Amino acid sequence: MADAGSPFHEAPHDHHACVAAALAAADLVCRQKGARLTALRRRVLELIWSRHAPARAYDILEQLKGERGGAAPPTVYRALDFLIEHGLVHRIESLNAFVGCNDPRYGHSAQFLICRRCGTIAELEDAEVARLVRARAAALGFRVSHQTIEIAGLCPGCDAGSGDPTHAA
Amino acid sequence: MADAGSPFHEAPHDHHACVAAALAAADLVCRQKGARLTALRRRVLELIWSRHAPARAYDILEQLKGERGGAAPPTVYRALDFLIEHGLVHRIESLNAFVGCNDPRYGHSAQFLICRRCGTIAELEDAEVARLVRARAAALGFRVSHQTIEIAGLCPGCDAGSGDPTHAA
DNA sequence: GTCGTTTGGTTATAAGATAACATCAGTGCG
DNA sequence: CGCACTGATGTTATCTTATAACCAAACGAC
Repeated sequence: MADAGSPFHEAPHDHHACVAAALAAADLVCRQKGARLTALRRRVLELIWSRHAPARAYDILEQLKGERGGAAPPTVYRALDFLIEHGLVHRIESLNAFVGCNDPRYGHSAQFLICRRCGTIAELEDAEVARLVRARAAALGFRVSHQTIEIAGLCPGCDAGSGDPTHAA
Repeated sequence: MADAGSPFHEAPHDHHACVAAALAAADLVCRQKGARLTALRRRVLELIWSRHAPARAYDILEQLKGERGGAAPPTVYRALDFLIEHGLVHRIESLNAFVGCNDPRYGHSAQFLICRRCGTIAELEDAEVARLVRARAAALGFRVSHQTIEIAGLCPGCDAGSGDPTHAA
């Protein structure tokens, strides 16, 4: 149950299904593109998907070191470069961290909602936000190539628990 | 300030006036808040305003080292912390760099247009963009505390010079 | 003046990322 | 098979960005 109504995955859910779906989508995308999703790259993607929160490169590295010899920073960053290049992973600039893409099948302009309390991140693909930004830029003669939109705040669960009576149970 | 019609400052303009205005505004804001804009902090702000492009911490540090003894990373980062805390400077997450705030007199949600060719950055304060983002987040039960919106692309000048007369994608 | 607070100096190190070169695995082909 | 070619990974070193911890100087209040 991946909570189809909300991009948040706070409550306990069948996370194994999330990971499996992400890996299957990655297999498909890479096969279609002729890109080689090697064991290493696949494992890095799986580690990134281990939680619905951004993963840091050196945390991934620690995991890899425990699993295989000779993992060093370039090992991780090269895998990340590949995954980002093929749209399987997004870089979160405000956290120097990485999160799996919800829908890697086609390019999109995403927005991220990042809970500053529990770290949960939700990916939106709000076309209206993307379009408004592009329109405002175009009105100034600016040609957009990439949008970085990262919104910090409190996710529904953490906001409800933060003592605000209007949100309390 | 120069070029009131566009947030871009590509063409030659009276940049000394930009810097003077920014420093005067900073003096005013700090006086009103009772914050101490020391010589060091003022100088760091001035260095950040030296161009309409983001300044990196270690570049500022190099400048300071040449001007005064005993400048070290904490010297710069503490000044930056102060300037950011008082809304005089914005951090650009996607560049690990810092840019002067166009209007430090009150808090706002800004958006940045960053030219990937010449490095020029323009700060927008588009209330509609900010409001739409907040609305979309609120619809999901997310309480926004900070928006990071950094748009990469080509500024009007660099786009015009990029050899594509039709501006087609 | 002197007390307490803020600011800045100093040293060391943590965290994030890349450069450069070596080696290994797969593939095509004679 | 043996070789060359290519892409992927291993390896070492280094670079960039940022912070921790502690000390000394400057400032403002009284």
